Amino acid sequence: MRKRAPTSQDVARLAGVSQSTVSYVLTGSRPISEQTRQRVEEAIAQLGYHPNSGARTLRSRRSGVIGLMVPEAGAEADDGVLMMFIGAIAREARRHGYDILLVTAQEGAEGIRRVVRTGVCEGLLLMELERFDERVAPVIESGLPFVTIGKPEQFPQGSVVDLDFEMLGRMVVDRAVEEDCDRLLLFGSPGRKRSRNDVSRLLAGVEDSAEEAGLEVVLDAGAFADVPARAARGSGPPRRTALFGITGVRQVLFAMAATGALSDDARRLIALGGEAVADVSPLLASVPQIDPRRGEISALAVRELVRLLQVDGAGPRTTLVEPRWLEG
Amino acid sequence: MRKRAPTSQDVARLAGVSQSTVSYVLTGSRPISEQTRQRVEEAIAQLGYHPNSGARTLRSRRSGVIGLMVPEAGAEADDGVLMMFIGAIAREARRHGYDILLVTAQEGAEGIRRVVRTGVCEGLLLMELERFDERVAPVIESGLPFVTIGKPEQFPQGSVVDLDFEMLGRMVVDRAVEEDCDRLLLFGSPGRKRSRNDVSRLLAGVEDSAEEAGLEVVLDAGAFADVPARAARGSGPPRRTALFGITGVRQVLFAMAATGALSDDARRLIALGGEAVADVSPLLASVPQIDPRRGEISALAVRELVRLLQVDGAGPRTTLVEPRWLEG
DNA sequence: ATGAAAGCGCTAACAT
DNA sequence: ATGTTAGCGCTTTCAT
Repeated sequence: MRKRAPTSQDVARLAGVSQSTVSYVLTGSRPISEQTRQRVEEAIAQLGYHPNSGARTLRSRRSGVIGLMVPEAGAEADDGVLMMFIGAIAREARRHGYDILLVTAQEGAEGIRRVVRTGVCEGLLLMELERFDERVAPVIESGLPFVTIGKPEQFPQGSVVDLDFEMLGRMVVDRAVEEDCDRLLLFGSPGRKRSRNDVSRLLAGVEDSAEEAGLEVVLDAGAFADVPARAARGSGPPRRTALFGITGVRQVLFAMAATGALSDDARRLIALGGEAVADVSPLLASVPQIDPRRGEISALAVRELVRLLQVDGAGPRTTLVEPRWLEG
Repeated sequence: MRKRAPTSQDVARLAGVSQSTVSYVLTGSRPISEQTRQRVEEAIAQLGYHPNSGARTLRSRRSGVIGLMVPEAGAEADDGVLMMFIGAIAREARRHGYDILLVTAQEGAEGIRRVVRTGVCEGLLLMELERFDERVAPVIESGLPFVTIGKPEQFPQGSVVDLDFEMLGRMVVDRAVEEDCDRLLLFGSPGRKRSRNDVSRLLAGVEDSAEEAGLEVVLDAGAFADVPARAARGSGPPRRTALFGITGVRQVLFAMAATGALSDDARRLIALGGEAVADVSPLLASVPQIDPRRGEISALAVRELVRLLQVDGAGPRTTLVEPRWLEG
């Protein structure tokens, strides 16, 4: 049996006040005497009252809902990371009184237009934007506050929160040099993914400082099977090679293990990602890893959107989160 | 500049009809002449009109939103699977005109009560319920239609869609026997996870038919490192051992590769899960795998909820999806 | 086949 | 410090 949810009217009656007083207690937009507030709050608790979302939205134009544009879960295998972002975002949003509505990438520009026009969303959180993305136009046109997680090159209308990938690139090169490597293999096919903004910034950082340091960089070191093969193939003297992977780290490790390459401790593997790697085998006990800082990035993005939503006249701004080493 | 979204009033004016006529065209709850419909639809297109969600919800009590209770992304590493479920659910929901609102497990029973009482959700989709879960009570109490993905033991008030884990257990045993194995190692710690309903049903199926077949079953074969060790340790004659993992398949493979156990083709690995395994190494070219059928399960769950929401007097029912082999 | 009008449950401006 | 009241933009009954 579905029973009618209590309304503010019911609360008012029970507390012996007017309906608007109940509303004022809830929104806090008017001073209320301690005594009245007490009675109202008791009535609210007693009835298990929650304000009707439709009515509140209709009247105040604030739905308490944030739209989260999620990428398709592809074969990319870094979906685990994605999930942790989403969880962290949902939690932080709740802490500020907002709910999260999913908008899949598949819905495209039309999906954005829909959630904007129907007024379900007060603001938007955009993940994994392409460098030139069809969904950006309707977002800007809508005038809704938005935050992109992942820095796109383009527009100044929205805020940005992201890991500082360019700094990350420099850090990786520095680390490789520190470890006396003269070559850096990148896997996860960054070369073919330059259209992804994070990848392109990472590469900028890598290429930039690698040139300075005289470090050889090999892009697209192969999904996994090539890595040991390529490394072994060369004829000259043995070289110290550093490996760095944005994604697909597990596969590479596995392939290396299967071919015995892992026992060659002349390598240094530097890993970034949600995939825990250090505990995968005793052979990898001291892999230096990058802290992906998903929690921080997600929380920052949400807080930034909340700021745009609530602070009057707040303008967009960019926040780059500094990567950190996680020593194994 | 945020401009006011057009209302049905605006559409009516432009089309030269009354406001209610616009509504009737949209809901289809009254016959409309072809001519009028045409004019209204033109006006709608011209203005880019979308009905205001708050107003519609307030009036009709139907928000067009389905609440999706997602589990916390834990260290379990099968978050990739989770993400694919979520994506598939969101897409199927959209196909039926519904949006998905996230409710994290962390919010617990209070979170359920909130989304129910505020009227944001018309129905609920519950994932990864514990066998006895505090969130079930408020769901039932709410009277909202709901579908659980993953079969809980308890209540008949909601529909259920899940993989038939009991049948899966029997299939795994049958397969092991077919492959001339006399021992079955389960990893992913199923013994410690009996509280998870899927796990307990799987074990029921396994134990049931293993006894019949005279197959030795080893639960909790260790997170990964133990597997080869245990297998090698025994003194008697060499035995053919089948391996089956619900989760954490990659780690096991990795450990096996690192210790050379993978080259022993006397083993048969049977894998279930979102983690693609067959392509991980040439050594595993013919691993028989279970099709997790995420797409089907998600879509079925959504369609079932839509049925409960839209078909008058529709009662809850249980749908178990038959597992399938995916031959490598 | 269409229009007029009531009202869903709130927020906020306008009273006192 | 509190009460009264006018809508927000729809859906739906009641009229014609």
